[in-house]
Amino acid sequence: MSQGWSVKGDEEQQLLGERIAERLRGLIAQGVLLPGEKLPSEPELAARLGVSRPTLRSAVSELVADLVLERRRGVGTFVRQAAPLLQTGLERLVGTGDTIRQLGMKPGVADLSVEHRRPPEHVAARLGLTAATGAECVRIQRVRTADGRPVMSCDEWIPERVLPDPTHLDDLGEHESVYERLAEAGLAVRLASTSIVPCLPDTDLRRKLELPPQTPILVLRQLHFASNSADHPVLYSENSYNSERIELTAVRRG
Amino acid sequence: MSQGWSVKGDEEQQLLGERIAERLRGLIAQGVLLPGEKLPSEPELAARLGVSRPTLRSAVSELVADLVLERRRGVGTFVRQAAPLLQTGLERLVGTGDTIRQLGMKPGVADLSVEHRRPPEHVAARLGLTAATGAECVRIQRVRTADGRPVMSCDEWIPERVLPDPTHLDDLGEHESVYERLAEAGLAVRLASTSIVPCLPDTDLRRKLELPPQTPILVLRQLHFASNSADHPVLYSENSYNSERIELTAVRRG
DNA sequence: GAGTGGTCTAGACCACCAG
DNA sequence: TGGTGGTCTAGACCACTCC
Repeated sequence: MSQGWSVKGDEEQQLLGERIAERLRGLIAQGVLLPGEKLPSEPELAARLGVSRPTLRSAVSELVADLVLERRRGVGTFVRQAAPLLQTGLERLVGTGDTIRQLGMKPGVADLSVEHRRPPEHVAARLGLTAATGAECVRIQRVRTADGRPVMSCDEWIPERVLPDPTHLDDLGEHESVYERLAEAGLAVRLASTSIVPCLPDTDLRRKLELPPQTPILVLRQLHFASNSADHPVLYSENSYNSERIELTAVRRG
Repeated sequence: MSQGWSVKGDEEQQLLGERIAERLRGLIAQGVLLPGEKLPSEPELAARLGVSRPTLRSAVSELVADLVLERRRGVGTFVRQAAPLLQTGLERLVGTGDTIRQLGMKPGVADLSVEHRRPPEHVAARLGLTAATGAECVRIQRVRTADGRPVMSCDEWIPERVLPDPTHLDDLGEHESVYERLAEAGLAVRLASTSIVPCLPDTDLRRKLELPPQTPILVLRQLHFASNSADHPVLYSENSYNSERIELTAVRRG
């Protein structure tokens, strides 16, 4: 360990604690910090990195949650022996394209369609839409591929009333992220309430996902909320995963 | 809103922020704070509850994550219109009995069996067991019921070498929690790495869970780590859920 | 401009672990 | 006994929202 760890004053976009966490990840990846090695004490490390102890602790907590570091009370903080590879974590909300990229594959899209229509009742109910408030939605359907092979089928509904203008998504490109387009409209998605159900696909879906017969899949039903959208959800999606090609994982804490 | 909100000095077990969160939940449940109502500002609320602002913020953040409260920068913090009922959240690791109790049902157990044997290869691999280090495990199988009806089938493996003595779990009672027994042995489970896969049950499992034919289920494969067990997992479990009776949910953050 | 949540700091006190 | 992580406090400054 040497000097020059300071990280403040770089990009002012991210939270300071997250930038510190990235810096520590980098030190481990580069071999500056070796597996099993003990880190300096928290006050000392905070001073070296030029941040306060609470900020350093938030960074360390993130790495502990990701199984990269390990804390032992009264002893110290250590680099874990086998730092695990990150998987498709359910606890983090990321765009599908980024998810596929994280797995080291190249994302693509097939069968994109954008239309305007009223959603079926179970979708309208979740979105809180009634005929009085206007139930018209933008519906986006597409199949996502990884390295050219289909991995999931997406069915997304966005109420027109949350958009700055109803045509905001009509020109969505094949490689564009709905999340990014919503963010441009001031509707950055921050939270999704998700329910996970197993399902036997119908023949149409089986063809789209190239599934053999009698293969159950996972369906994620997600209700998305933006940071400034009060109680109104901005997006409902049903994503059907080919679970032979993408594994869903979660880290649970007690 | 009135005085008498102070909560400090009660049980010193939980984190202060969590006790504050519980108190706020209570105020909402009792109707002291109504849906849509604006809370006092953070500095004022912190003063009323007798805690610092960072502590109050940790409590509020927990309720925001649970969709109970909602923050609007520059405006205030509000009680959400439809405070959702809590479901089986994937992000939190809780014992099965507690999960069923949270859903308002009465937990029970059927077909309990405890045996000692070597695990199949895929289990041994996940637990990091080799013949050299000793692969012998305690295996616990049982069907969990809610209000008398089967909701999940559990298959749990604990390496004998992590237990204080190999017979530590042999007398597990029908209504006992494996987590609690491990905690008694100084192996409190803090973290589980989980993978979620859909599955078509075989006839035996279908009978146990009272499932109709052609009904896919969810299987959670979980590798559990204790707080002080360094890199060694202490428990591997495969839980098969009757997803018509228990819904798996998760809150994802961006 | 007044009030709000968002962030970060500095420092205190404690419980735990090792020598 | 000394060093470590675990927790909580007090207060600062900022960006945002609304009047």
